[in-house]
This record gives sequence, C-alpha cells and structure tokens, in this order.
Amino acid sequence: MCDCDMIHEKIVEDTRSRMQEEPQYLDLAALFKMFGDGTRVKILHALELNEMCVCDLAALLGMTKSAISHQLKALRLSNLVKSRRDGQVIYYSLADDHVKYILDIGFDHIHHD
Amino acid sequence: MCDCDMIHEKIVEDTRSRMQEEPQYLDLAALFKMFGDGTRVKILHALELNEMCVCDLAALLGMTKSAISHQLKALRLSNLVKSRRDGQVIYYSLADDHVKYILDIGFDHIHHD
DNA sequence: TGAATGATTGCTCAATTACTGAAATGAGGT
DNA sequence: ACCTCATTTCAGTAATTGAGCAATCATTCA
Repeated sequence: MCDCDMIHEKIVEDTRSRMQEEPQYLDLAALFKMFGDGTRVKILHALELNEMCVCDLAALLGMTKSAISHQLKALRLSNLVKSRRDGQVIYYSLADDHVKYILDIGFDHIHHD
Repeated sequence: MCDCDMIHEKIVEDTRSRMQEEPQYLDLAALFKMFGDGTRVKILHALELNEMCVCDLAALLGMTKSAISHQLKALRLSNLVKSRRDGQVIYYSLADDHVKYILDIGFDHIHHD
C-alpha cells in the first residue's frame, strides 16, 4: 500500500471520506490533458476565434493535416470541439462555452503570476 | 511548412493576427498539464480539503513517498501548491484560490455532459 | 463512373513521463 | 556534534504520447 506510517491519521481519514471516487479524478485528468498540449490549446484558441477546416488549421499552425486531424479526433472524443460538413469541407468549432471559459481562466492564471 | 493549400486564406490570416504568441500557449499547456494527471489532481483536491505532509498523501493515495514528493515538486514549481514547515514535518497546501477554481470548473464540466 | 480533393486511420519512431527502490539531504531534538 | 526521521534526489524501467508517412475513405463534380 504505502511505505510509511500514517502521521496524521484523522486528517487522512477525514480527507479520504470527503474525496471523490477514483473515476472522477481520472475523468477530470483526461479533460485537462486535452488542454495540456501546445498544439491542442492552439487549435482550441484558434477555433474560439473562427471555425476552420483541417487544412486551414494545418496552414495556420504549420503542421501536416494528419497531425491536426489526429488532435481534432481526440478533441472531438472529449466533446471539446464539434464539426459540420459543407460539401467536401468539414468545419470545426468549439463544442460549447465551457471550453472558452477554461481557456480564459488559464490565460488569466498565467498572466497574474 | 504544411502539406496543403490554404483554403480559406482570409480566415486563416484573421485568426493568425488575433492569436497569442507561441510561448503563451506553451505556458498555458504547461499549466493544464499539471491538472492532466490522475495522481496530481487527487493531490490537488486532497490539499483543497486539508493541508497534509508527504507521508499523509502517500498513505491516502496508496503510493510511495517518492512518487508523491516527485509530483509535489512539479506542483510547487508550477506555483500550484505551497509549503510550510512545522518541526520536522512539511505541510503542503494549495498556493491560491485559482487552483480550487480550476478544479471546480473541471468537475462542473464533466458532470454537465 | 472516375478523377480530384479534403479528411481520416494505421503504423512507427522519438521523446516525454510516472513509477519504484536505494541512497542522499537536511532540519530538529537530545 | 550526533542521531533520527521526514523529505528529496538519483538511476533505471515501463508506459504513454505526439508527429508524420502512406494508404484509405468520403464527397463533389465532370
């Protein structure tokens, strides 16, 4: 289990009783992991400014369409971006305001240090 | 640079002109990366409930003190947790309310899907 | 139906990351 | 000054992850 005595047993037990279940933390970590990569935050912020297709994002960020597409898939699976098709082109945009909200708080935090 | 034509050049240029500089996104990603690991979010949430020492956290999460210490160092370098010494024991707690704020928004997001 | 084009997927490589166990550090108390 | 114990660092390993190539899929238009 652990390699030490429990120094403050009451505190530990109190904390344990008030914490969430394991899956909650894994879901939470999975969410933030999407914001934890330079390419993905750039994509998210770009999509906050304009809806764009894979090709636009590839040109904007100087990367291959493949790389962008892979990241968009991850962002889609996390319900952070949504897409709409218009002819041959698929346009991506932010799934909801939560995303913008989280980005804003992040920017706020790094600017206020 | 990129492996395709720029389909919507005006949109891309507009987006580029309104985006932040590269380092901003890397800093932002680095911040969220701290929240993007199950162990670290558990530590952060635990410290939101009670200040604790390395040993308490190791017992609480069923991990080695080494692993906890390693993650606490990362969290300290990111200014997300702070410490105070009382005798032999070093107590850790959240650095500021930003952390609680970000965690709450995250929980809010995963619960409202 | 076939050519063209935007988007996606499978795969591999390189780099990063998280963990354990052992050794080292350092502050407190005797 | 020394001994103890909480904490940190180091070394090594296993697992994860992001990027790009190449091949494939999907849709439009001739």
